[in-house]
Amino acid sequence: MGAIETAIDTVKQMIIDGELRPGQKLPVEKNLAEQLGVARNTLREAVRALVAMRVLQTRQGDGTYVTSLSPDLLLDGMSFVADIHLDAGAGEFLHVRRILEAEATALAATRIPDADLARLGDLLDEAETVAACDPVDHEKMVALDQDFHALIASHCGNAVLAAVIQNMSGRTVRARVWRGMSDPEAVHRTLREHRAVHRALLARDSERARLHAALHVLGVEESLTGSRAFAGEAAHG
Amino acid sequence: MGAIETAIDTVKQMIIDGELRPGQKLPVEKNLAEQLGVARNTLREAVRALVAMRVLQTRQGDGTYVTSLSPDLLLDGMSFVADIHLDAGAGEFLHVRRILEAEATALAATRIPDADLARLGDLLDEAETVAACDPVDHEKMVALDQDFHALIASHCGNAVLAAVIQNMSGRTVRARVWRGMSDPEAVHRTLREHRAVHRALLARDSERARLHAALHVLGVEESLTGSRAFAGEAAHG
DNA sequence: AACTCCAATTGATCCGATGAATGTGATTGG
DNA sequence: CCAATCACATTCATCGGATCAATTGGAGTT
Repeated sequence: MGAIETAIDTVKQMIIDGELRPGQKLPVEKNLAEQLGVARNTLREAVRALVAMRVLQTRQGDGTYVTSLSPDLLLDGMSFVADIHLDAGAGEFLHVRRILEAEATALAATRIPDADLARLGDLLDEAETVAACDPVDHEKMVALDQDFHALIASHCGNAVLAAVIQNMSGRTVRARVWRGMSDPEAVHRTLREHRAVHRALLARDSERARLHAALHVLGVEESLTGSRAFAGEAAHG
Repeated sequence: MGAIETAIDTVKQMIIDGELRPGQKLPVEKNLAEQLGVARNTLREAVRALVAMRVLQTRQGDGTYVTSLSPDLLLDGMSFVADIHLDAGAGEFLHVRRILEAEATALAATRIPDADLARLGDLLDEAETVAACDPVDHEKMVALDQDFHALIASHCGNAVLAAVIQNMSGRTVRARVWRGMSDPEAVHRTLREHRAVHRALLARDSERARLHAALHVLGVEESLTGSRAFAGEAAHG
């Protein structure tokens, strides 16, 4: 095994074993390189790899530190995975997101504070205002959509679940979904579904919330594959 | 923003934009560094970070290539996240795994080929043989357990779902769970649950498979939290 | 006590050189 | 002509040193 990989695994193992704790400062590059028996440049590449994984954090002039290692931090590389698979695998990502978001919404129904329920309502009001404009500000809609789902997920009581959901659909994927909604009716359908989820949360009804959340993501899935035909939209026409 | 982060994001964006495709060879370090306007060492640290994310792959004497970018490859850093959170967050990871594994098992019920159903049976037979030995070879049990779940997940028809499940519980977490099963009865209960999942798959019954899979993971969760704490206290005292 | 300024510390970046692994094409033997 | 072998060019891996930039902490001043 190469020297760099060895150095990476050594630091990883030190963290797993508890020798390095979150927030702790590492020795200076010169000493740590000597301790691991590699050149400073080699150590830097190992450190850089761990920084990319959000395991370490460097501050010029200060030192290198272990991050908080919180799941939401370490899992945020997943959004890049979702972004580069928006052609072939977007449907698969959305399927996973549907499963997880349904569960998270059900969990949040009994945990989200009243204040944040009100904030969800505000987000929806703002989204409807934006949707009424012509032309629609898609970037604003993407941001509001993301805030809505993130706020719910953050109150499911499971940080790992929230982090995975948050990163399951990257910005690029979400932006593409909204770009595809040039049809005003599709935008309004999405807003109706969000309202339905919100009402279920207000009623503290986990099962209703679960179903509406699942149905909402399913609608997104079907609008991506172009196979929505029988649902609510045909009834309107 | 630093030069290295700029280089990382540039390469990432080239992949998202399709300028760099899976399997494609990158220019030699010297040229690419010049093209991005950084020194070779700086570029190497950027490349090393992308290698750590499984986005690039380097072969000494040959060159640097874009990987297949398949979800199972890019998501395998998650196992490290699971490993370092086995103290505080193991329960949360298992909760997510329970949700996903239940769905994947239900999906696999109608998709897994007969040959692999037979192979699942072989795995269970072997596991029972190992469990009957004294002392039990825990490493062998961990490997068989992992094979069992991986084989099912691989036939759920969703590569992303399979990859997330596969990496949701890292080796360390799984090993710890099995180490905790010094009680022969816990081992036998796990094997019974595996058999139940297997029978449901044989019957091609998605709902039965879903329930048994969820129940199985739930059992692991409970053995880690409530019961295990009790048993551990008693054993220590 | 609070502020300013400077020097030490530390990571960031760059440069050049050598080692190691791979691919390629010429050479050689059949 | 074909196959095996070997030397060479290419390329990444690793190393040591040098300079730049940002932060920190203490000396000195008000």
